[in-house]
Amino acid sequence: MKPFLITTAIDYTNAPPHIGHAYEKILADVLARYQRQQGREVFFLTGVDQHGQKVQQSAEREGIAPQEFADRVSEKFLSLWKTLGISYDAWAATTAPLHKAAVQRILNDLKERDWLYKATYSGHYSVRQEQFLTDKERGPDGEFGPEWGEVILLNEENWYFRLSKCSEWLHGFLETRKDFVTPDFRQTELKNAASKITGDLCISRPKSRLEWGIELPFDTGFVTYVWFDALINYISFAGYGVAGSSFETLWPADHHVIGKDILIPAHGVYWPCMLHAMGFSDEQMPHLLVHGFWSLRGEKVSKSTGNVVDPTALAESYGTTALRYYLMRDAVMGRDADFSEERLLLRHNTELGNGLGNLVNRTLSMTRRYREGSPKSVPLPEDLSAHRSADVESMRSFVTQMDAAQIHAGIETMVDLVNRANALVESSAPWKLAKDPEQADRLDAVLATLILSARAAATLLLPVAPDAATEILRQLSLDPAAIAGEIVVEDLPEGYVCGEPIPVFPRLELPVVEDAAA
RNA sequence: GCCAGUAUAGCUCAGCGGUAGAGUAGGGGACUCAUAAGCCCUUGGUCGCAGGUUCGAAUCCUGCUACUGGCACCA
Repeated sequence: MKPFLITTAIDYTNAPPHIGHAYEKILADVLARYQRQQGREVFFLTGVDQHGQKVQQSAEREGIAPQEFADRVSEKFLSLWKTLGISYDAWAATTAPLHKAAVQRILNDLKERDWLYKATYSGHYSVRQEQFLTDKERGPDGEFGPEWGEVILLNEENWYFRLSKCSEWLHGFLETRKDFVTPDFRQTELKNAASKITGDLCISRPKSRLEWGIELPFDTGFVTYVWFDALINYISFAGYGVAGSSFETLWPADHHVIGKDILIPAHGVYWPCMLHAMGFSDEQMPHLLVHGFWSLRGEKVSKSTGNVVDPTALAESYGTTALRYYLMRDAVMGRDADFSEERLLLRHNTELGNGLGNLVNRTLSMTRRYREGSPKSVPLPEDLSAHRSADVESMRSFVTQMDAAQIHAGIETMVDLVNRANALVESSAPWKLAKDPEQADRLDAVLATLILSARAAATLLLPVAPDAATEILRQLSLDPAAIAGEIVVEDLPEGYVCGEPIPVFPRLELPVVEDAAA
């Protein structure tokens, strides 16, 4: 089987990361870890988009070089990914020489095959804002408002990509490849939108206006603009066009994980058309996994209202485990979700602490108390055999759900498994069995079954909360259960002795808010 | 203007033609291995509104409302 290639959007290095950035990377990370757990080779690519006007302007404001500014912001992303345990295999920074070379090779090739041309555009231009204006910027009276300053008519030469040449192909492709985009309603949206997109794509900026970009190899007065730089990271960092690289086995991407904001037109129209122009076949087109947005207490997250959630602060307050778990648990794949710290605590304290953590704790405690950590291997009574079969069913469901990128559903399966195990503790009441010598065998069987359920739960938690799940397995003195291929529950290994229980999910509370006015 | 999505218990959501469901929060109970966790029972909803199709609609159709998003326009 080909390696699993998963990418995220590359983040723009103009502003520090917010909760949405963190969500997307955790989402990709969970899928990557799951695939590794399945025994599949994984190439997980993420990175930063460092070029462009905003970076150039921000750097100028601070009186430093754009590279320095971009590096400084990139550092914040890198540090956050380290905190959150994002297990990427390659880092796509668009100022890397490898990437520049790939972009220029592709541009040269497309130009030679007449996919690019130069033309003059004429339009209203705001000198103050350094941008062309469209009808959108006109006020109700049809005039451009005072915020634009002096507006002049300007002619500007630029390079264009013959996007219109692809429209027929794209239409057919979207008809044929029904699963190009997940979730499916996004593909419907894309189809509707794509049919309306006409004209070609401007891919350059004159250096007079923007210097901070990749120079066009055939016209050095221009740099590449946005998409012909940023999108290409998906292939350049996978080794596209590099002799002896593993690109041919890696491509196509199993998931481009992106937010709903950049599906149309960038990833849904430009990107497949660019690949098509480069000569990629329909079978070599990637798959897009589109996630929703997080709002904050019902309000849209926006920098202007200042309600930006800082993921670094969250990770510090509540820990990586709780944050990763909550974000994956509470967002239904593809849909928007509402962020609140109360819900984060609720999910962590009830499902992880009271549910899984307590199961591990009470199981280990009883095993040590009644059997010195080593339950004997005995024939299984029917009810416990049925319990283990149910665990197998849960693990199978989990695999199906994770294969479909339904992480929230996979977590729910884990929670169900834990609840079933906690119910088994009550119904079998090991503390009563321990008092009755005739029930000795049954006690051994119950404890072993509970240990195996705890292992199964930790195994399912592993991609979502690797640190916590690893710690549980350490306490259980077991390796993760095998969930690739045919799934079975094996009995405890010969000479098994469990470890000591230590709470893995300490109860979290809202921090006491200091009254600033006091 | 066009095209979607969402609207079900306080909260998060499932159900998508056949007597309203889960988790969580609230109430009660029995237990004690455990992070005062867990388990059992329970309160709680004219399924956004109005019509229609049907023996029967949360579920299908039409209209409306609210919220969210996409496109028409980004050179």
